[in-house]
Amino acid sequence: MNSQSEEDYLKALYHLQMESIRVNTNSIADYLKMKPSSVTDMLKKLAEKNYVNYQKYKGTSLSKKGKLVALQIIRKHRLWETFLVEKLGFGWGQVHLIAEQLEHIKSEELIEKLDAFLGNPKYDPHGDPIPNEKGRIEKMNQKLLIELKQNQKGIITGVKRGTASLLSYLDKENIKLGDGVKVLEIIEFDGTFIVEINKRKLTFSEKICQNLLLETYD
Amino acid sequence: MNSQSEEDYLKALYHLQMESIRVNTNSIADYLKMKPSSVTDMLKKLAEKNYVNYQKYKGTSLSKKGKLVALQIIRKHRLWETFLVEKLGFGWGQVHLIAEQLEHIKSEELIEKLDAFLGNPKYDPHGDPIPNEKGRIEKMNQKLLIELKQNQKGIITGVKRGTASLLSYLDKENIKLGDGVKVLEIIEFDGTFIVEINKRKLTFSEKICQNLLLETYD
DNA sequence: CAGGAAATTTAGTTTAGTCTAAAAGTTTCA
DNA sequence: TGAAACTTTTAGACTAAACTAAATTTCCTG
Repeated sequence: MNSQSEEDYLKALYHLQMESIRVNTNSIADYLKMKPSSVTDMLKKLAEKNYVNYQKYKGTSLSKKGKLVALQIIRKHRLWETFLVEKLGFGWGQVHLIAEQLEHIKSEELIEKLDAFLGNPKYDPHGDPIPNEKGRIEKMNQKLLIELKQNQKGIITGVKRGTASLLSYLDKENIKLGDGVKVLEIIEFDGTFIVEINKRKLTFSEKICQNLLLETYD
Repeated sequence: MNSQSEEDYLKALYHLQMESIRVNTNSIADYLKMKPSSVTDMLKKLAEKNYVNYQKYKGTSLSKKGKLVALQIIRKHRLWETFLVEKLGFGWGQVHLIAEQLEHIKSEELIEKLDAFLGNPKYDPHGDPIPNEKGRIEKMNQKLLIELKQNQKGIITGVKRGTASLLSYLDKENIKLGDGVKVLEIIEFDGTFIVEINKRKLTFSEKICQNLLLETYD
């Protein structure tokens, strides 16, 4: 069993590895708001447990085993965020800190039951994909509404970062994650989209379309 | 903000205080599976923070402030247990260990939203009452056994007028006033109650249930 | 390519929460 | 009432995970 702290490091490593294969000690320290010397200590410990490939002064990368653990934490984080938004009605900005705590709860069974309860979602409310139990992330087929053409369809999976007000607008319009969208018409003049959602015809400004994330089928 | 460990001690104190006002160091150690010396250390710390009234060699009691914290943790524990059983479909035997972790998640708002999501339940799946945000447990009142539902609990306070023979039956069965009763099962067909009293499983006819008075929590 | 700047590691310290062993206080009962 | 038994506290040590300060390595630039 891994400590909360170990889990935080593995998750940080995973996120930072998106940027570059080998991750600097200092960037981990920045990310986790810790001192580089503390990071060095923990990296040695994680290397000991074969979670990372650590080489003095040369940076660190996740091992296969470490990556799996990281993905399982990310899975938990995203499932909990989905729960908080979809079931408890939290708004966006609020969920991260809470999910950061919930992701460390230890119980395989809990997370599988939660997943089922949420209807096995593929994306969290930020539109980030939710890894499966084996740590696999389904290839994303994610697009912005503005990228769609007339008659194309998609399922709302989220909104781009920093657009909390769009979320509350959608909420007010009674539009939820998972709702289907079909592009009926695109007004060339101002980029407005006429779409159908839940059998209702709606008009979305260009700005909305630039921030609304969909999963598409093509 | 209190540590997980501090919260565990306060909760233990609360439960042990049901038995006797001043709680022994050793009984806390037993309850938490720690050594008495560790308990002494923590009690001093909690006394420093005014959560407990600790007197060397004389036992410990919760202060008003400590009791409130304990009740808020118990509230969280019981709400999460309710969630696990009602929403995720766990059996009640399985939920305790998970709720023990979830009860330490820090977020007022989370717990209020969870409470609302569950429909503001008054009892958890074990029939234990859920304290409100202010730590109040609703005042107990009297009911007939027949008014109870499965898993609810009560304390025997008497029998209805004119049923002396019921009293002597109880006496013969070695059941006394003040004994706790828990409804295990209600047989729909004939209204028979299967109950647990003093760790014994007993069957009560509908007529007995119509005449046995209990003190309950709601 | 030398030397300073930046990054990283090492060494030693701190804190919270636990432990063991021993000392001190309390209770019990012959 | 006093000695044994039990309870509790004290003293000192350990571990995980952080820190600071100093030493070391690597990088970059003139």
